[in-house]
Amino acid sequence: MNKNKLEYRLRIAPSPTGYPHIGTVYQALFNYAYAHKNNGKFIVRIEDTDRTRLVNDAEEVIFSALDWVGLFEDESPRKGGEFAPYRQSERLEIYHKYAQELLDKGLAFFDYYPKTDATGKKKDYSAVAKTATEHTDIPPAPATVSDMLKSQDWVLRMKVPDEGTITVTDGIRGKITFDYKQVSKQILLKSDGYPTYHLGVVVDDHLMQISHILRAEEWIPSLPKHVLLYQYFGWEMPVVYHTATLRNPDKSKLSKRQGHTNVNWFREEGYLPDAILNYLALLGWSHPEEKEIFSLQEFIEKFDLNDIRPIAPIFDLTKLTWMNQQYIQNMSDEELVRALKRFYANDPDISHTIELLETNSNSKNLIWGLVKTRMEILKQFKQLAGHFFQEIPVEKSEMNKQIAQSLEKSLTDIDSWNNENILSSLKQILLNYKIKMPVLYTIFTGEPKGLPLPESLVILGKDKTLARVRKYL
RNA sequence: GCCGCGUUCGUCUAGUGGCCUAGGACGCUGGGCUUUCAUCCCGGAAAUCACGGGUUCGACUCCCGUACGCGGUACCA
Repeated sequence: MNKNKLEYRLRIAPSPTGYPHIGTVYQALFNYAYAHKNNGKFIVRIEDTDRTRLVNDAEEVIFSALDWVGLFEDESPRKGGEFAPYRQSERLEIYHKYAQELLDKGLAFFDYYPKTDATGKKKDYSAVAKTATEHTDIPPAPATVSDMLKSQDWVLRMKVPDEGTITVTDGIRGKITFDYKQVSKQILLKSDGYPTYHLGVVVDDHLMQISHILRAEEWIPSLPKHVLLYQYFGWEMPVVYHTATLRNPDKSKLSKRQGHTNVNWFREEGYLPDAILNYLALLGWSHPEEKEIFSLQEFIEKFDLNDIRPIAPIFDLTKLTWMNQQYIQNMSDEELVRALKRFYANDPDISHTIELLETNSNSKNLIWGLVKTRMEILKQFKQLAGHFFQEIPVEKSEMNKQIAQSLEKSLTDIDSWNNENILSSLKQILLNYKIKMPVLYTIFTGEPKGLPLPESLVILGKDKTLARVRKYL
């Protein structure tokens, strides 16, 4: 922990290389929760040092995903902060300075890595790093980092001891030992002058006074490099915790090919941010009282880094969907309406329907309760309530015509247009024609099932109901 | 290949040497409620705790090995 300020500072460090990944939200959740539990700071640093994989809108899209789920950061490129800039591409001089320090201390060395040889062909000098064998055609090495930057043919590598082992303690997994023979002399500064991830994280985590490093397990193999760098700089290393990565149903690392990894997909389907967070919290962690449904606030209170399990969980959409349904059911009518309006903001038909339902005296107190228990995701609202204010398909047949005639007669006779009266009318017709309820559902709504019919017809109103029936005549 | 991490019902998990003939949740399934579909309520099937050796009076829990899965082995993060 930061000695001077005793402040908990945790961060996520996404790369802007594509769409917002659910794994980023997963990491953000745990980092956010632990920071907030300890009145600390949650920081977002953008690691955009790979210029070839950079995607234009990706940074924006990451933040819009974080905003959507409600994990707001305290410091970031867009918010600024004491340790700005928070975008690695804007911190190049800093890395160059520390690279030079390593070089001065004799803990790093230049390696010849030209893109092409004299004939213009790509040359493979990859053996140089491992064996340090002399190549006769290698020009003299640059003297300083700024010299290196001029040529584009050199990289800076870190030195690694030839013999021995290094033991690191992971907060979740305990002691991990690595043999130096397995640790490569990692490139620190690429020939384009950008740092690799390894130089970048170490320098930035230290400078930004990160107190706990909580990241995915795919970083475990690079731990010894990072520890070495901390030692080289003479810095104290924060405690590290490696969480397990989310998996596909076949246990491979969660990927687009097999599951849904794009946060925007969940958003478009009508999953609720709170449900997603709740579900994610339960992957690798469990509530002390084995509760399944709890708020972000409760998670923050109960969560502890030491309770994270190292087992890589499979992302199970079925359970998320159940959880989403639970959240929808527990919403107040007002919350539901707000969520639906936001969700259907770009669909004028449904937006209009929602407004009508909200203001219609027949439906405003009735509809939301009916709809709540029948929706797993917001997207399903459309098929549930769509028929209220739009045309329904009419399938003409002799049978339907007869039923419609009886229906018209019986419904017209109802004086007081309410559930009980409508239901008894419908029941009578069910009996007379020896048919089941779904037949009537189809006649009235175009679907064989849906919201309770009597209530739906009350909402629709007597006139519109009869108009629908008459279409079959 | 080498190195590292992991292994409890199909899935998420509880379990830190005796409370475990392994508990909960999702899913599946039987039933109740019911005007359809849901919700809700009650019940059931489902893990020889990956396997094999130790240690111990006693092991899901500790140690070792094997198998399997995953990750790393990049001028990607």
